[in-house]
Amino acid sequence: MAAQTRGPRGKQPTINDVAALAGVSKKTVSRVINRSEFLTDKTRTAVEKAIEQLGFVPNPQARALAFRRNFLIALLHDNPNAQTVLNFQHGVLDAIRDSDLALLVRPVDRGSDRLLDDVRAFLEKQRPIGALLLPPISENDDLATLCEDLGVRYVRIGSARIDDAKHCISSNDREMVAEAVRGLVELGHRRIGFVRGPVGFRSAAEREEGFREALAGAALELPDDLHAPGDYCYPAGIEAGEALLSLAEPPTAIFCSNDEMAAGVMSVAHGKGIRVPGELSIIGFDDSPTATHIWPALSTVRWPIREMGIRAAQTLVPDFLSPRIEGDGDKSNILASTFVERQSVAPPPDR
Amino acid sequence: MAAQTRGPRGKQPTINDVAALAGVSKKTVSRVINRSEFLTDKTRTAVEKAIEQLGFVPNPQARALAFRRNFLIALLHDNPNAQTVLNFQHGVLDAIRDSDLALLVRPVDRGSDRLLDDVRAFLEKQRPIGALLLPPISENDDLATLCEDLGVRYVRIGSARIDDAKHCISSNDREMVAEAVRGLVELGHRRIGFVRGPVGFRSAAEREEGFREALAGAALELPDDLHAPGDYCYPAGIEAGEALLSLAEPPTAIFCSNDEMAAGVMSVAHGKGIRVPGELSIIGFDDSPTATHIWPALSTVRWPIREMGIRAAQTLVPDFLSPRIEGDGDKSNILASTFVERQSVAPPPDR
DNA sequence: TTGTAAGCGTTATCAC
DNA sequence: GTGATAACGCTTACAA
Repeated sequence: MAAQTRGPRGKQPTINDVAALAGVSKKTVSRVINRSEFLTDKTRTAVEKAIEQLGFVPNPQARALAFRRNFLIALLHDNPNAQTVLNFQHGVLDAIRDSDLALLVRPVDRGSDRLLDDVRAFLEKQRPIGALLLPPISENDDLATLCEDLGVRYVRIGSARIDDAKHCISSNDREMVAEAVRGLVELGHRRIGFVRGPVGFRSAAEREEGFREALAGAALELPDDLHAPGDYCYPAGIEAGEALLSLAEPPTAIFCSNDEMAAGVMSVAHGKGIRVPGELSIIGFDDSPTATHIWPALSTVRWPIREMGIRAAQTLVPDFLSPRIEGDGDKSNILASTFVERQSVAPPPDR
Repeated sequence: MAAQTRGPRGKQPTINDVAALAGVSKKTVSRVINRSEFLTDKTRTAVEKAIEQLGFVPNPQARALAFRRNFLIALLHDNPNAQTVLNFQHGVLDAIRDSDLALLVRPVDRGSDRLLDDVRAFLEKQRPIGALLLPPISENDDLATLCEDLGVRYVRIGSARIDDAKHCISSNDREMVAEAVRGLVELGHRRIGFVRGPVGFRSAAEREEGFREALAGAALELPDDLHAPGDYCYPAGIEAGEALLSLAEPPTAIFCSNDEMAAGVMSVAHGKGIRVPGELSIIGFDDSPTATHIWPALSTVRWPIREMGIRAAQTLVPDFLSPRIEGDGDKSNILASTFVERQSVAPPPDR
């Protein structure tokens, strides 16, 4: 692999060494490194040979200084769901493997009134090539504008199109929720509860719209008492479960805006001795590890977050990635969620 | 906050601007930045004032070039458990918040025979101040040696002391497992099953030793049929559960080497109609989100992974972190795990 | 205690 | 097409 073995503390060869060996100027070597078009095949070959021979690797720090840009991608996030963040991270890392890029992780504080200043300071300091914004902060338009202003490329992840295709990878949450809920209706469910995500989250709104769309399509209603608030966390699921399942006429199915809350609802059902899915069907969203770990395994909407990470990186820095399959040629950058059937859904109990 | 507002594309002030304004040489400014001791309070104050006034922030790229070192911490990991990685990440980020450091994430491939070369290339290229090694790759001594050779500081995370205190943050897995299992014994359990972690993982070995220690202390045996292999993943928990709970004389309690496998065992119990904890007690390890999401909530050993992240960062780069509480003064860098009681443990059923 | 000069390893400018 | 030469913004000698 290594063309040249150096001692552990051996000095790295520099562009000067390469230039000397190849008998050209350092600028020419620089041109080769940066794939300039104006080069004789002959000189290029000579330089490449020297590079190979010396095992030369351009120093990223020096390049960063000269370019005024670091060869880094920054991942900005403020996501309550650890699994989501990590899966996305893995996707990005998959994509930039074998490239010269590295991944910088930066959690931010959505609530802070210094958010913009913080991010600005971070970007001005690290000067990454680009930034990846995960929801919910990806929904903040000011952040996108900031990136633009600072000359930092950006791609936002969302549950719906929140920017043009060059700047946004999104999923079709609404559609998939609607489809999942229609499935419930087709099984015969008429009283279907809904546990919402946090106010202010676009994803929560999208999922609710999908839910209401499906009900409306079946001429069903969503009475207020079947609509529970939530915040994407387990305790909210518990509360929602308590509320919904204590009703005089409880729902026969509950759609939860994410898996954690679904786990909460399911715990309440177990506690009350309500059989899942026999007496109560439950659907979640995310397909997090929780979905398979709970019993019975949760039917849920799989959000292709890892694929979104890959696509996000490809969209952000196509020019830095080694040539690879062009994907499915889909430039819309809308990745499809899928419904994952497990064991938490069944027809409603007979009357 | 910002002492000075510049237009979005305004040039950043450089060390020269500061020097000019303060009426000193750039080297003196450099000294102030780097907290040199040999400075008059007067000059220091003057320079600091100029820095403040200009809103000067040293350019990390330039410093990196001159220092031959980037102001980064690299997180090297190859951990199957996403939650662990992310919690650790958060700990590290907590610690380096408000410092000049940033966090680089680098997953590696434990199985690859190019592991060492890959890491070497990465470190030579990014030149981080230091590297944090998460288990299981933290158990690889060659990696530590490599860091040493490259002049990259390192700290390894382990389930047991695997290096000297300056290079290792560890937990007391063995002790805590022993304690948890003794609790089971005290409740009256005599047939206790064990689900092991993957072969080759130090953590798996430690936990097994703790388990055996507790049994031995109570003069109990671990018959072969109560010992199930595993790999820290859910399906292994399922398999182990099937095996253990199909026994002619099944265990009344099962210790699982992590929460995921515990979730698997619990699912099997539910499927077989075995009441938890009435007929079967289950204990896990990690205190991952899964532990609270499943029903009944899992009693488990909480591995203080986030705190370990904080401590790891403090140990790795104490000189870069803003002055803070010295911690508990414990320099042993052994962080205590704790047993978290939830609802999955009870006395064995009466005969 | 402070300043001067010479890098650090690359890219940009602008001639040739 | 290619090559001097000057940045890029900071630090490390070494001198004062």
